[in-house]
Amino acid sequence: MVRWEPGARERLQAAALDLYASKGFEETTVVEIAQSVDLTERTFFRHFVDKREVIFAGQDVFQQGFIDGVADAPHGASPLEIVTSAVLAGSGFFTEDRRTHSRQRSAVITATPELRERELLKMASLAAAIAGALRERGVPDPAATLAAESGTTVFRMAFERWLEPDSKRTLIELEREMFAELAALTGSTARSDQ
Amino acid sequence: MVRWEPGARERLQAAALDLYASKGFEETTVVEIAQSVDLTERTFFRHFVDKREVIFAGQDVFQQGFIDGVADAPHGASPLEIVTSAVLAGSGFFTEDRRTHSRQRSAVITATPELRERELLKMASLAAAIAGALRERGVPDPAATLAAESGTTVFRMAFERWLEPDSKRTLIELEREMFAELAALTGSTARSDQ
Amino acid sequence: MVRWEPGARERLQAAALDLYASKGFEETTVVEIAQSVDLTERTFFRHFVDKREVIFAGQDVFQQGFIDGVADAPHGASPLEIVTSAVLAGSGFFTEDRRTHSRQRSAVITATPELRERELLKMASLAAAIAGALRERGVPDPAATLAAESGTTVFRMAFERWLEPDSKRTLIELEREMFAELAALTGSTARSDQ
Amino acid sequence: MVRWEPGARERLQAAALDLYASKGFEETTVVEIAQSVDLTERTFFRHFVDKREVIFAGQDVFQQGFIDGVADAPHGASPLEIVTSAVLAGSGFFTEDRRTHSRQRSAVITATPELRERELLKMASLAAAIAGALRERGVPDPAATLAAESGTTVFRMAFERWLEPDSKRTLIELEREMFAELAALTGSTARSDQ
DNA sequence: ACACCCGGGACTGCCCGTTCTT
DNA sequence: AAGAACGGGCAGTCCCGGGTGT
Repeated sequence: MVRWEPGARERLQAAALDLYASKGFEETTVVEIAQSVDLTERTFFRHFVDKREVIFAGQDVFQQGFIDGVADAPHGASPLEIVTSAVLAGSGFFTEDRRTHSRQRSAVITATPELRERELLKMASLAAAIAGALRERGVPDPAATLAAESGTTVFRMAFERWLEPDSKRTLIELEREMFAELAALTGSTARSDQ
Repeated sequence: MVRWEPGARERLQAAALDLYASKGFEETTVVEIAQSVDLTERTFFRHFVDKREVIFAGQDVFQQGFIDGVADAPHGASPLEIVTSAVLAGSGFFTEDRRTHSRQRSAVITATPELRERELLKMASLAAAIAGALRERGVPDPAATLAAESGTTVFRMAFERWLEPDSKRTLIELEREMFAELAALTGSTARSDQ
Repeated sequence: MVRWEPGARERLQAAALDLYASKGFEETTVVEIAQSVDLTERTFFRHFVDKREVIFAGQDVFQQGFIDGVADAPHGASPLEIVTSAVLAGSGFFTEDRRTHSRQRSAVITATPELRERELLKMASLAAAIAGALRERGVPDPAATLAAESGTTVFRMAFERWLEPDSKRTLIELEREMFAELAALTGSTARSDQ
Repeated sequence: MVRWEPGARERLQAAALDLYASKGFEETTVVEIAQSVDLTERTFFRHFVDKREVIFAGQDVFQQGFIDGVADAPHGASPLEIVTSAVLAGSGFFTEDRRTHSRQRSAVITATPELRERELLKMASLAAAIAGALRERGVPDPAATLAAESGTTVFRMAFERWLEPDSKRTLIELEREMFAELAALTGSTARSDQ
């Protein structure tokens, strides 16, 4: 008794990712995506503000995990410690069974400048949100923003390694290593200043 | 005996910035920009690949300054020291007389998500180029990328402060302070680890 | 025990007029109008056939006054006299307390070509209805249409003057003057033909 | 050696009129019009601002004839005499060989409320232009607008009769008669006032 | 290096139909 | 009866690209 198949949004997302992966983002038209799941272009744009967002919709979930992680960090922790625990907490979202899907998504994004731009914007707004949460905890501003930016940088780099073909370690392990690298980076600077 | 006024490119850039600033980026059409300097839309696109690039064209100059700065850094310096000297070297481009123009440009970018995206992409490719130059100097990769990312983050934050209405200090001074903040950030972490 | 706020129609009309006046007709979307009174776009279109009609709905009342005025005119009157009495009779609708509201409405219409078109159509159909009523009274056709058109023209011009900022006279007074001007116009022609 | 057939604009106009006449205005899509002459929707909108204008494009020519007619009227003529000579002068445009085409055009307009609206707007702006030209000649304002409106009303009514299936007389003859009817209308009023 | 003409895809807004809910 | 939710269709605008002629 249904007039339309349910789950229009999800079907559009899956179809878009497949088409972007097989034909390329620019070579895929929105009409094609919609037609491939028996919907119209108009419906696509009612669900996604633009052709790019179909790839990023639903990210709010895990971004919120990062924000919550800031609030949940133990008292007395330094800014970078707070961010570290926030990143580790938020990364629980990326379990082993998501790795394949993340790889496909990431491959499409990497291959498409337009999608790279959008991803960078998402990351920037995530960093801004984390910095805001840090300020709420009393961390003053150059440090708050700097810590948040460093945290998202570490996340991005660890995430990239997590997706590498023969990567076996978990995302959280990779993040710990990357935070250690970050500490070494500035630590050595301090020493060489003497 | 010239058929057209010379400097089409520069006139288009100036007109675009003015219109973006006065009416907003989205409310400005390419046709308007072109007509305001007696050219056609087609000519606009011959000079700039898209409506956003008109704001970023000519940045290669100062980005190259950063890259060159990496090569010119003294032997034996740590990765972050190399990046620091590269950033300071490249920032010589932003002299006092550019501050007003940079402020207008930055205001337009900040107000427009589409331009923010493009700027983030430019920054990301700058970071990638710096990381590449570091690798050329023998710095291995997690460190190279991390140092490059940290350097561009510091640059962005210092640049932002340089543009603040009542800012009096030079960009280079602000960058030194920001690098010190970065050192403090990880330094305190190191201490709290003990 | 009401499930919805009553008067959806009236709330939509008031909201639409306000938004058209403040932001402009084209800059206002139907979704905005509906949301501003906590309704959906679909509900708007259930009440009004299109985005313009919200401004003209409810005009049937006073238009009927004109038609009735034709039937009520004294026997033996000339076509133009019938129309004159019809216009004067129908204009009783526009009492002093409606002037402010009419001014706002008129300002919006004047500023918007799309609404001007619709208003002209309403006027044309009013003229056609008056001409029809005249024919019912036995006035033959070139005269009937001509008289009806002249009558609505006089009405429009008098109405316009009635809305002028410093206008003090009543609509009916202005209409009498305008009919006199019309008589003078053709009267002088008749004389100059001799 | 031509890439496209020339006369895109004219082909679009002819195709639109044909389709509007055969299938109806609302049932015809712009895509159909464009495809029927091997062009794209985009090209249609480059030539005509909207789906209606394709029917009215090119009217400026004869509207200018009316305006010029006002300026060319003899000195010392009354406002209505000026308008009369302007209407007669401008109507020279509608020669016998245009009658068939005008009939088809008019049938389409009459059958379509949307086109009726647009036509009324064109007429209103013509009247406003004539009134403006009258004011330039020193005719004061209630009279100028009233005369202009009367003139366009006469034109419309005469034009309608000119298009009737078995109409034999010229447009100018019909206009003279209609002006006489107009004079009779107010003349009789004057008489009945005594 | 510019003008002009056309194509094509992204995206928005208006407006309509149907189904389910209150 | 009135409204919400979901989808469709078409008009219209803008960005961007190709081709040709001067």
